[in-house]
Amino acid sequence: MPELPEVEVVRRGLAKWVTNKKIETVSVLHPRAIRNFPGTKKSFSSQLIGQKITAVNRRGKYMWLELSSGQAVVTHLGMSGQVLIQKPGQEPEKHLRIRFTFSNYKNEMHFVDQRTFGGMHIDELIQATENELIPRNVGHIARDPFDPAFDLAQAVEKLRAKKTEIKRALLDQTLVSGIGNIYADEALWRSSVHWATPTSRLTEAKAAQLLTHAKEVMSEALAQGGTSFDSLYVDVNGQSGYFERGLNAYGREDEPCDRCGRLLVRDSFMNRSSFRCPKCQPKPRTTK
DNA sequence: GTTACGACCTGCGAGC
DNA sequence: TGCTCGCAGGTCGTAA
Repeated sequence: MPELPEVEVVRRGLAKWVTNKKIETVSVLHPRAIRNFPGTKKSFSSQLIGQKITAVNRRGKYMWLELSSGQAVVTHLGMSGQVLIQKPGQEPEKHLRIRFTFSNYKNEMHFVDQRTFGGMHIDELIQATENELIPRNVGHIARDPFDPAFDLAQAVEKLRAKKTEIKRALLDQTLVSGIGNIYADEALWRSSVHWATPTSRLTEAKAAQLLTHAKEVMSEALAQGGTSFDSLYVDVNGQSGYFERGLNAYGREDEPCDRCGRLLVRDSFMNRSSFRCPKCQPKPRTTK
C-alpha cells in the first residue's frame, strides 16, 4: 500500500521523467479516477492540454504536478494506485484509468488503479509560506516528518492533545502526514507501545520517540524503494521495492518477535489489522 | 468542535 | 469446478 516512502519513490521517478514535458492529450478512462474534479472528463482534459509540467511535489501521501498555468494535477494513489511511464503502443494495463501523452516526450504517463481509491484532480496552488505553494485541497494535510519545515515539538503537542488511541492519532493526516497502517505498526513496535494506548498517557519524550521511529522506519523503506506485498505498489518503471524484508511487525502474525522471540499477534483495529508483540507491546491497563 | 465509524472499491484466497 | 464471503485499507461524509 502506498504510504509516504512509496509515494516519494514515485514522485522522484516522475520528477526525473516528466518535468518540462508539455501535455498533448489526456484520456480519462474511468470516471471515479477524477471524482474529486468538479468538471467533466472533457473539461479535465481540455484544462490540461498544452500545459507544461514545471515540477513534481509532495506532502504526505499527496503528490502534485505543478503546471505552467499556476495550477496543479493533484494525485493520490489510494490503496492501489500507480503512476507509470510507458512506451507508446504497448498493451494498456488492465486498470488503466488516465493516460497522458506529451508533445516533447515520446513516452506516456499512465495512472493505473485497481481498487479506484486513488485519483487525480486539478487544483489551484496557494501560498503556504513565502517560498512554498501547495494545492488548496492539500492545505488541511499536516507536514510530514521529511518536510524541512516539520516541527517535531509541535507535532508531539498536537498528538498528545488528541483524545484518542495512539494509532488512530498516528493515522490522522491532519496531525502528522505520510504514516499509514504499515509504518504506524512499525513505529509502535520500535517504541514498544500498544496501539490502543491513549495519547494522553504518552509522555512528551515517548511521543517524540514514536515520531522519530516513524521517520526512521520510513527512511529505511525509502532507501530500499518502498514496501511491496504484491504487484500493487511499484515505481514509475513498474519495479517493486524491497522493504517488506525489513518489517518487524506488520504482516508477521505468528512469527517470533525480533526483540524477545514471542509470537506476534494480529488485532482487529478500525476494520483493519494491527500487528504487535504481546510481550513488548502489552495492552494498556486502561484505554481511557 | 471533536471523535468514531461506515462506505467506497476490486481482486484474491479460503471454505464449502 | 464454481460460488460466496471475508479481507486488504486511505479518505471522506455523517452520526453521535
